[in-house]
Amino acid sequence: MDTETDPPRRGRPRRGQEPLSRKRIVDAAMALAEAEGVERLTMRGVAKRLGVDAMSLYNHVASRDALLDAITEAVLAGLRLPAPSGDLAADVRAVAHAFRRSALRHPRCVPLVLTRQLDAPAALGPTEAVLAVLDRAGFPPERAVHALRTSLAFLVGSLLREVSAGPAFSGADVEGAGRRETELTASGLPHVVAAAPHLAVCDHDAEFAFGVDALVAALEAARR
Amino acid sequence: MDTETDPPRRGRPRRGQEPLSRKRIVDAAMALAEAEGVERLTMRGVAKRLGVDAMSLYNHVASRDALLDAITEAVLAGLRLPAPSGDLAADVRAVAHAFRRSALRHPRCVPLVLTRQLDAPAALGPTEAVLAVLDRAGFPPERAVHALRTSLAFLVGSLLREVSAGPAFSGADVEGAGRRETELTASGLPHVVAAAPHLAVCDHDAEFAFGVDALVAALEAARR
DNA sequence: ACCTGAACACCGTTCAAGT
DNA sequence: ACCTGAACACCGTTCAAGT
Repeated sequence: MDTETDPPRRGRPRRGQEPLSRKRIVDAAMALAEAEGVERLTMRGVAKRLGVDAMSLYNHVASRDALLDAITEAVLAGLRLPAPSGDLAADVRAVAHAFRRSALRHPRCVPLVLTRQLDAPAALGPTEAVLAVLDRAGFPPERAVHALRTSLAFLVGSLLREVSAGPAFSGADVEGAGRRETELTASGLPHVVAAAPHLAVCDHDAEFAFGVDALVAALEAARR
Repeated sequence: MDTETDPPRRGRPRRGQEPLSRKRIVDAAMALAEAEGVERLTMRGVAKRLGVDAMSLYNHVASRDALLDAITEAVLAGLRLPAPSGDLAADVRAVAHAFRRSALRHPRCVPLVLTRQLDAPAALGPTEAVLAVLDRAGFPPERAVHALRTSLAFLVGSLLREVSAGPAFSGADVEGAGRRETELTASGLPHVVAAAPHLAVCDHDAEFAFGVDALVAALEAARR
């Protein structure tokens, strides 16, 4: 009958849409994760975003788990680290802030990156960069690996807190902070009560800066 | 009809099994998580372990998410912290090791505890303990909160690495370490190659000890 | 009051069939 | 070669019904 009653339903790209590809799938998955959270990142959901049948995805990614790995890789690939200058403090700061900056570009994907094995080949670039900094600062290889892992632990813990704390805590949510402070005060625990106003809010920038200072001090001390 | 025949009403405990309760459910859930991992912790699975229908669980916990919260609480409740002695280094070490020890009692539940909001009321005990240590060491409340968060970030990152690294890396898995080392060497990244033998293995005890030393140094430096 | 069966609206994934 | 529909074996959760 008529030739255009339905949107073109076939293996052909609809409406000049480019064909399915691993990259398009990963991009859509990241967008979905960013919009709804990783726990709601579903094969069927990704497929719908691409206007495609869920099963079609399996031509390009092996499984949901492989897709999560691909996202991890993509996030890590966005990490650009400067060449070391030779000044330990400056270099550590630069690495830490670069790490945080690229993490916060995909906040809701961060738990994925931090929770999965960070030793995947994709993470070797950052590893090399940090080891280079530590080498320049005089760390022999074995101590450098220890220092690397301690630094990573701090960064992972910091970023995990920041991204999973949600938008409350940012200082903007005055009402939430107030409610929280009365909760803390109600606990009756003396030091918690005394620190309640500070515990009730969290300025992530300042918090990270404090932590990085501490990390620098620790590495300076561990250098010898 | 309506006699005093109301007494022990139950779903008829099979074979002297005690009746369902929130505690029994949480215990079974932790055991299941420990045996199969949190991602396979399923309402139906927990119910099966208890010889009960899945829907019965909802009489005692509101949802799967509430059950995960209950597990988090139970793990945190197992944390026993010593009273502060006044010596910052000794006290920080004591807290860190107590934290790790109780985490490793339920290794596969740890990601849960670390990933969920650590500010739940259940976490106030540990918070109080750390603040007490920092107060004794001379930190005014605001700085103490910064120091607390930095310490927590390090602990969270360290424990997350340890529990999700799996049993490989422990040094026992010589074959895995060998395979891993050749992988690292193949990367061609100069510092990674130079450090490959150390990157290929991870002695969690030694690693944690190094990190705690660094943390102590950082806190000593931040004290003034 | 507590437990259950059936049912709903989802999942990831396999497979044979289409083009 | 790539995409699809139907199907399988699961999920969490609701609800009305049993005791």
